Amino acid sequence: MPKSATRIQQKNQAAIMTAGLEVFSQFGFRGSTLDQVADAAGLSKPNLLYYFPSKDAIYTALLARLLENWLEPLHQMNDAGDPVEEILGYANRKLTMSRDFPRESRLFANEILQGAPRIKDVLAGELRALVEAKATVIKRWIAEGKIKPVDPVHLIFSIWSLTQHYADFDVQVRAILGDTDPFDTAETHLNDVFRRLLTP
Amino acid sequence: MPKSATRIQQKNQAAIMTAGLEVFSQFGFRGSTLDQVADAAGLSKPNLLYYFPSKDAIYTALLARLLENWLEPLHQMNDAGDPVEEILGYANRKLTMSRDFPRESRLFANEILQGAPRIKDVLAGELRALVEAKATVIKRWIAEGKIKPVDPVHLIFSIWSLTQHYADFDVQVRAILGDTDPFDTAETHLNDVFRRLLTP
Amino acid sequence: MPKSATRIQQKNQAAIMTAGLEVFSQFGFRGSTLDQVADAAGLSKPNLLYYFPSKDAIYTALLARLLENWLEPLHQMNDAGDPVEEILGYANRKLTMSRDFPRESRLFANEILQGAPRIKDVLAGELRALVEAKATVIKRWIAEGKIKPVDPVHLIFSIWSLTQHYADFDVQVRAILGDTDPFDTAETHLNDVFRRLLTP
Amino acid sequence: MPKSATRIQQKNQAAIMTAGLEVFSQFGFRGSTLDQVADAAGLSKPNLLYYFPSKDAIYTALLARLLENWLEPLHQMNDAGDPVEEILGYANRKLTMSRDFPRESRLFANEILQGAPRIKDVLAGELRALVEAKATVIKRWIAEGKIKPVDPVHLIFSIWSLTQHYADFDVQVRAILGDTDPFDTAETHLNDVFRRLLTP
DNA sequence: TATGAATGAGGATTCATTCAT
DNA sequence: AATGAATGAATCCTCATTCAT
Repeated sequence: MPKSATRIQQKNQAAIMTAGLEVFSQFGFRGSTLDQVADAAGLSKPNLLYYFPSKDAIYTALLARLLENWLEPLHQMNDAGDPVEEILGYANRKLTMSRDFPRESRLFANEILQGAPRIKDVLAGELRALVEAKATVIKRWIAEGKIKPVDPVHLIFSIWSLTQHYADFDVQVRAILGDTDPFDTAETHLNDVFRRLLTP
Repeated sequence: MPKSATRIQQKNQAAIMTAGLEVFSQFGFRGSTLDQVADAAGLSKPNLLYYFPSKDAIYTALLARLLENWLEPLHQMNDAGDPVEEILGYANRKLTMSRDFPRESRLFANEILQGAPRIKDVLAGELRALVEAKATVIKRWIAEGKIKPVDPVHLIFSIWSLTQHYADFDVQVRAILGDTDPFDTAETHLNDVFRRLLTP
Repeated sequence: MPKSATRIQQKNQAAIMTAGLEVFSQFGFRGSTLDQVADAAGLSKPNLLYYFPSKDAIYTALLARLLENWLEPLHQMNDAGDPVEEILGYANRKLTMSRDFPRESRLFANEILQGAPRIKDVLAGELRALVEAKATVIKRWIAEGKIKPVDPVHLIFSIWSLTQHYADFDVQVRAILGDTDPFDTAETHLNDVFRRLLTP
Repeated sequence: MPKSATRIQQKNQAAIMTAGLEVFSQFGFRGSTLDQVADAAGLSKPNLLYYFPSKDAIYTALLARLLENWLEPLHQMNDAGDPVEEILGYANRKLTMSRDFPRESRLFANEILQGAPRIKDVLAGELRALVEAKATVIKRWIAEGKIKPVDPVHLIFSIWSLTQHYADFDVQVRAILGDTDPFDTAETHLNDVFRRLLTP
């Protein structure tokens, strides 16, 4: 019954990915146990390892899936669009991701904090190339007087840090804000920041 | 000869703190082992535990020491100074800390990422109170027209995220920047960001 | 096939209980190691902990099982029976237990010697109540002239000490008696003791 | 200053013996730690080992001192005295020892429970010889009609178990008796037991 | 005589992974 | 596809003992 088997397979693999994300994003790779993941996935530990050959494989799969989507918002920044709006749009997409996918953000943060042992290549390769390409665009925008002078690479770092902060430091943000939802007010604030920084 | 005894004690305790900072800041509490800390401290594992009763005690001591200094730069923001310069000064102090004490920053980031199990109280207590106090000052500055309108709490979040990013995401930053030293250019960039955001 | 699984489980749990009894009754809780128990059970140490969550759990399970049976012989003393025979019967049942379950007796003795940290409640609760109930019966027997006057609680202590001695001090008893089986002659002796003490 | 040194030595050795008795009698040899003994003695652990070469040495010294006094009450049973009074006297001396030296009794009980690894020789040698000698005396008393027939060795066992019980099972005895002092009533009871057993 | 410092040999427990079914 | 059983390799921690002073 390959069809039904495949369906179960997909369901369980998805459950494992979700569980792994939940666990790994909080405790990091070494701080997480397969028991935690198995519990969260509602599977037995040996059954977990029927779908993924090892703890590492689950973690790596999560990282791979993450990277697929992680760069997408930056890719979408359109060379031909209105510069200020394009940059603001990127920042807003990143903020939305922090709101909707905070665990992915924390998984990424964890990996970077530990020295990015598994994704250094991606950072120095694909990511660096993408950033440099977009930096070139931004420089052109500056030269054309469409936005105020700004270090384009640090601008991108700023977008990352300002938006991801609301996912990665969520506990701290909420401890300080109390019941207020952080994202409601964050969006306005970040738009202020970038508009004043960039609008000529 | 208690003095010599104390000297050894101080030396070893300091070595353990340094080693613990190195290890815990990278791997987090659960991801670190006493073996790693002992190796880094140049001590045997039992000897380590002669100075600190447990792995947890080392980690907790590190967190405690960290928190002592962590809030200091914000405390230093002077109500009576020039608003823009005071806020910029705070941001610059934080950036300097990221440059000089990146491991402390990563230790803190690790703790927060894991849900801040040991310092939630400090966050919701001391830190929140301090932030609210400084937010009041900032609001007054805004009311007096000394700085442009801005959400004061999110302004503080922005200072944190923009500066700590250079410590916490150091690997990523360097992967993208290559040989350029991040902090040389970061300072100018951050001054641009905050000046444009705040200067009336 | 849950039945086969259960069979292995039961077999191993039983083996662990037997092994734990053997080891704990001789060395006490703190003096015993999981290695000893695992060896005696023919299991690896981690496999041991697959069936019981901790060393303490094994010990506690043994104590619990012991207490279930420990009071039974006293319960069986029948208010309506012949007083002398009832008391003698109780003593004989206790002596038989010392012969057939000496390790249980020593486990109990060990626990009491260490201050009964885990079963103080049972002693001061269930056991005390049972002793007091039976003491009331014995007092009635005395009042009715069925047995000679005797302190009923100390009588019960005497039955315990005289019989358990042959299990708890077995090594000493055998060192003195040489090849003679202690229990052969003990029974007669104890019957003499109690008959002369009680027969009006 | 040898004299003062000796004084300190004696004081500390005595303190260690007292502390060791306290600790070993409760937890047994393997269940006790040198830290516990050192704490109880008010000495540092290395200083402890200045006076006794090892943990074992302390325990062995305690056992040796114990054995010196342990057999004394039986030795005192006088062949030429009145049989019933002599045997009762012995029982009373043993009961007094249980009251005044319960820790010694428990130390002995612990050692026996563990199979008497260090004093098997004494049991099978000195003790056995003494018991046999006294058994011969008792047999003579029986033959002379001075006391009722009774198994002499088991009689001695009975004296041991009935009296030591109040030291070794102290916790249980007090749990059942509540506030009543066990020894007040025990003496009368034991006299009843032995008088009725022996008086012709 | 005394103690701070250090350590090797355990000892309880965890955990990723394998095996058998 | 699933799971109960089993294990070797850690991992935190304890403890008797030694060393240096």
